[in-house]
Amino acid sequence: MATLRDVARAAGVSLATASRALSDAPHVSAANRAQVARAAEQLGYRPHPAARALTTGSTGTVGLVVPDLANPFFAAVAKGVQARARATGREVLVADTDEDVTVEPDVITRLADRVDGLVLCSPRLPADRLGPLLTSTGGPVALVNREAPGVPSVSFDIADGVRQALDHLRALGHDVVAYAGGPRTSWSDAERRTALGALPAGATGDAVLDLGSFRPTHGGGVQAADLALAAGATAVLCFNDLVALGVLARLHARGVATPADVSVVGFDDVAAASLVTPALTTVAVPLARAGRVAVDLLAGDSPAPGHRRLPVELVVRASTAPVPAPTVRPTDPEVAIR
Amino acid sequence: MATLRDVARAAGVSLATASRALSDAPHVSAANRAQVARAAEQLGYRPHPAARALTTGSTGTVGLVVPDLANPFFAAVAKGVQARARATGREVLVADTDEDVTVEPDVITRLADRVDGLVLCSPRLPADRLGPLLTSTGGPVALVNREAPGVPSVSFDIADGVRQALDHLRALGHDVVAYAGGPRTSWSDAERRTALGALPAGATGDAVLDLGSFRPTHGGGVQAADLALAAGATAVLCFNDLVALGVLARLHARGVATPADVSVVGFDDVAAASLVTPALTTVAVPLARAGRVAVDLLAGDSPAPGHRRLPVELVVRASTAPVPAPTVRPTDPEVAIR
DNA sequence: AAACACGTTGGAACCGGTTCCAGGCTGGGC
DNA sequence: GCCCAGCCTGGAACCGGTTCCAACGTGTTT
Repeated sequence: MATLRDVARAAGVSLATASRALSDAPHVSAANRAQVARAAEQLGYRPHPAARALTTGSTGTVGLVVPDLANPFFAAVAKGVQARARATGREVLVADTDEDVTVEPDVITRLADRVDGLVLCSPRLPADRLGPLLTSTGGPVALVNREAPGVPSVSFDIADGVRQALDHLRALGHDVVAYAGGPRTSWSDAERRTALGALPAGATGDAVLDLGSFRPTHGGGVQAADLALAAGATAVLCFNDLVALGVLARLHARGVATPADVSVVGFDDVAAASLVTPALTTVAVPLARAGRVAVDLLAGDSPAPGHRRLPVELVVRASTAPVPAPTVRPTDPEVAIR
Repeated sequence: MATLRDVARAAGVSLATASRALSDAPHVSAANRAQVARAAEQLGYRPHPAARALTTGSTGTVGLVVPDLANPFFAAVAKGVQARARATGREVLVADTDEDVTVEPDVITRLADRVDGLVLCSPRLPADRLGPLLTSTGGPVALVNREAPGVPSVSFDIADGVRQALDHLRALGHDVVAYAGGPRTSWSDAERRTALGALPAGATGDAVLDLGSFRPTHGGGVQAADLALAAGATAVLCFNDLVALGVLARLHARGVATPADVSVVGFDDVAAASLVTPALTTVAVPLARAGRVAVDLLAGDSPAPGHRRLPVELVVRASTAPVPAPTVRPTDPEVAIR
């Protein structure tokens, strides 16, 4: 492997001059600059990243921590981070915590030493443990899908998404809307809940029905569907698309038609949402864009303490329909008991 | 940030001794070893990765190149790579080529300088360009889901998977099985095709019907479904699960019942395969395991030139059923024309 | 008692770049 | 024609570790 020393020798200049020439620094004659460039090209010279990192203090990499790479939500964010980093000449070091909160501190500190900045996607750590940890990393940090005092973040206008979804359902005549929530520790679930609480009650005066907290997976949706049916809801708003897919599957299994009998709304607009039948009505969230913005936030180009809230948009597909006429609906024993 | 020099000073020993003590090298007295350990602990010393990389020549990171992080196939492999790397104290640098063959060489060379080894997942580059590129990287390389002469790889026993799928379909009475293929440039598609060709023909003497090549996506499946219907196939074997999902959706849209009228078999057993309705019968492929094995291959612990072919297993779900009785089947005009 | 072997220690070179600083050169202004 | 400013240039220090090697001290062998 050719070193800068070799290039300098081949070009007949000193190490210092060769370095300056290749880094487009001033104080190098045009002749030498060309000579060095030619030598470097011919020798196939590529600077040694570790050596450069040692002197400059910057590694040219950004770190990304996600709870689960196989979750399409995080995969989409990762893709955005990756694209933006690459476009700006940086590499990305990725770490998957496997949804285990306890390894988060370890993963973060291990990464912190080797990167110029750290993107944390939906960290599960409680706020009081996250704060100190982040200041201890030393480098810039950006949060995705979560906000915390004093640390730059990019999140989504969840309240607006909830509002759009609810407006849509109410326009279809649904007064009894159920919410299938996510984990209590989730920042974005809390965001959804406060938005639901702040909204004006439905036409009949009923507020949104809280079904409780479910694991943010297909399995969680299956559980939620049973509860929603028992509660007699005609529409279910779900924490995310995975849950919505679970609800859809469970309703189908129990012989309840979607959207004829029950409407279902998801959140995130993951790729699978548009591929399933019936295609899912869901709140589209710009995941890849969030990843890109997060990388930009690390650079700290913006003078402000960097905080971005991205807009979301309800996309109406085939899983929502007008509320069924009460008379047509067969008596549900579970509801009758209630 | 505390350096080794600080630790040495605090422990009252030389730089060399401190280094040896912390790396568990011999020639350090027990007393000094303890002293250094205490000083390091107290100062919160963490070795500088770049400095260490510069002298040792090893970076403690592995690189991973995938065509698309958001594709569940690659996401699963990435998760495996990540897990194994972390477990062995290494980090992973990930790069997404966005399915663009032309950027592959650039991505690979950029990564090669910063890693101890490179895992290439389904590289799209033709063999004659891939070979020279890999030797030029200098470091160890492992291929996933592809084989190439002289380079370690981990692939799947695709031929066996195809055989299992076909056995299953033939046992159900399907003689006219169509194959919805993947890209012509895909190594694993070629593998499937040779397996199909080598297999004995069906009971009626018909070989498998080749529908052609499709993009390995939901959209590709939609196209394939129309062709399969036109050809009068009663079963479709798909390049992968995404294609199978597309086939399923298209059949449903055209009012063809699955599996009553047409059986569908996927490949890979991506997470979505078990969540969709009807749940997909598919050839399960150990993706995460492949990622883990690939990382092990890089270490070169194994004396052999490292080549692993992992077993696959057909998982039968709800998208396959016995061939419908010809008399019951409504006349299909498109088939009639044929 | 002298020579020797061995375990321990620290000084120093080294990895491959970046950058400070002093010195040499050229050109313009007086 | 001389002086000074300013651009180029290369030597050397430095980043933070690892490791070779010479020197040291102790305990053992002859």
